[in-house]
Amino acid sequence: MPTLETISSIDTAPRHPIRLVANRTGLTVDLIRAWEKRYHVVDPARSVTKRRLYSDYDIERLRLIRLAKLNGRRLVDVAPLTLEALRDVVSEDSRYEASQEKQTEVFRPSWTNPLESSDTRNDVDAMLFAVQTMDQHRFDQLLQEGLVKQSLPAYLETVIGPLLQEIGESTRLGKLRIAHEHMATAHLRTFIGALRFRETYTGNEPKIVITTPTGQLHELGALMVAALVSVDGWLPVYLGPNTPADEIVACAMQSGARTVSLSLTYPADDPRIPTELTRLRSQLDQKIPIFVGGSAAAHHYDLTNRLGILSPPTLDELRHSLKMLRQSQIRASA
Amino acid sequence: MPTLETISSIDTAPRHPIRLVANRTGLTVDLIRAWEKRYHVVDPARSVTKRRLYSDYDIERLRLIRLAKLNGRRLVDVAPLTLEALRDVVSEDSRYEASQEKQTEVFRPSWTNPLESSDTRNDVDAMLFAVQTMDQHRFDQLLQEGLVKQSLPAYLETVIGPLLQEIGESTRLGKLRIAHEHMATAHLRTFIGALRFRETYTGNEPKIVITTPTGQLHELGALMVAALVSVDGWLPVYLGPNTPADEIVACAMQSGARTVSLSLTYPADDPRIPTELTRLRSQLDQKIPIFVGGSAAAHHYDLTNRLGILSPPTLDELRHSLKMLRQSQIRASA
DNA sequence: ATTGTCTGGACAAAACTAGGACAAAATTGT
DNA sequence: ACAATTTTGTCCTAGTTTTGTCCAGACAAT
Repeated sequence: MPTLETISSIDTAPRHPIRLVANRTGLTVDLIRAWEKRYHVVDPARSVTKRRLYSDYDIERLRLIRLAKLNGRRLVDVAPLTLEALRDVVSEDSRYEASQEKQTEVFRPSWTNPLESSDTRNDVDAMLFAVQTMDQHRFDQLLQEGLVKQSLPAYLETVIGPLLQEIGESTRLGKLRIAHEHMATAHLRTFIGALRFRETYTGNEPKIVITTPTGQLHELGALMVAALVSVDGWLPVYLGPNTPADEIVACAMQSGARTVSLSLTYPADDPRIPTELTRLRSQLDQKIPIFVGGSAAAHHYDLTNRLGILSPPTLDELRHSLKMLRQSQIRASA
Repeated sequence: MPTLETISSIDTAPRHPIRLVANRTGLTVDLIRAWEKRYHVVDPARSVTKRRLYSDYDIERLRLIRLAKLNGRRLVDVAPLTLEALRDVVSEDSRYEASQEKQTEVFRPSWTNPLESSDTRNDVDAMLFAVQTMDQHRFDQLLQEGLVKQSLPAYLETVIGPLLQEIGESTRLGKLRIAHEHMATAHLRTFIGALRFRETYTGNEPKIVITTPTGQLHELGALMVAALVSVDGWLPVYLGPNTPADEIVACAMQSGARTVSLSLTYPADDPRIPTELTRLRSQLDQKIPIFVGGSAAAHHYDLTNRLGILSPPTLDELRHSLKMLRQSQIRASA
């Protein structure tokens, strides 16, 4: 599966002619030269006959600069930045505006389990390949097949989680386009959503409100939690992403939920998160525990700790905590 | 490289050009300048050549002021407020708006369409009631039951479409809480998404790229179209909401799609819509027709007309146009 | 021999600025 | 309820900066 090899550093060996660079970046040949002339955006090596020879590094730079410009940056501002700084700028810009969700959410980055069997590793690779080739049917097929091989919780943890992470990473590194990521996200939304229909309800399951707070637009982490806990006999009251604290409170009250779970992914440093969490904890009945998870949860550990909001580090620990909660409440009511 | 670095708390370092601010806030460039001129809403620093340079702080201010305006505040009143005061105002407003639940009055509204059979009218009412009471199980049940009564296209047009409209309307009027709307939206996303699995594919269906442009975050309209056209033998390449024009083009090219369909709903007057549509039409092969639909499509009729983008007023007309397109291409290739 | 790339410069389109005009929408006064 | 007033979004002009494209003549590649 050479298509999505995991290259960490980008090759600086000069070898690409300008035409190829133009094709890959979507810029014109003239423009690339003009940028070089005016702002030294890149400084390509030369062949013996003075032809420009660009490296992969240069291409990545140009691609990022183009994206930065589309986001409203001025060439003057971004031209002198390093590759890393450019990445930061581009990713910051393209998300904050609630626009292109380039980075697919990752519920728990630490999920990339070193112990994961090469079996599931291959599954993920095959899925990535299907996404890259826009082979939707194959992607669906792989998702379905993967599910029958193991339990739902294991599947979510070993396949879907890593898949989300790799898609996000690959998109950020330019190995996948935003369009690929969108297609994958949409399919996964449908797929994970449909998992809930596999369970049957008796009507007296304890309820759990699941959502993401204001500003957090990525719902797949939350949806995974919904699918997961329904296996353990909870009835998820799933609200999708981006729910204000007041609404979460109202929903929990109206539905009589026993607990609330939030997923935090991106942006990790959104200034609204502390406000919303504080408000939520203060307005919600103290008897109702709040859980947070997701790749950005660690970023707010101090706050959640202070507020008494639980932050289980893995999905498995979340399941365990919920089991405890359920049992204690069954015992209490008996 | 201190020029553009990312800082977690809200930063007052001036670094963003006005275009980026417009992108992030959803305001137009003109408007940002007008606000500054009249009320000193923000006071951006300047570059050596007098270009405005905004800080993160400024952006947050503008974002909040826009929200305050959406809640009915007057610019004159909110312009002088501090960031904290603005936050309070905005969250207070949205809370108040959401707490208009005094009207327990169940939907028996003026919008009863004379052309609608009372049968489907009752279905929609029942669904709204299920949403209002947060009875998810009942809601699912009604959705499923309604589907067996009629064909999928008819169901989408007479039940799901009106339902979406009324949920939006009721939320705006305070008859439903945001939480209710979120729950309903999440369920409908799952439900409509699952409809596509009802179809089987042979692999040689013509493809249609379906999505919403940048800034349009509501995907249900697009998803309905995806479900609809798959009935007629198209293979939807569904990208979810909020896809930049460039990515739509790339996706259409890679997948070899015959046409593209966009859904426009909210906000209807987002200044990014004209930009994105123009860009899309100019970059996409002229042989590939573009369709737009959704409640905000009418708002851009002049533009779409000028660009040669098709804007069928109903789902049925869209189906018809697609049928024509398919036949003409089958004939052409025969 | 044709096509592509090079350099340097010219040119034009696009974007931004400042100031002001205008009309639609909202608010106020009667 | 109606008219007067204020508020607000959009648009216009004219001058500046920034950015994209084009040209010409020389050389290189296939």
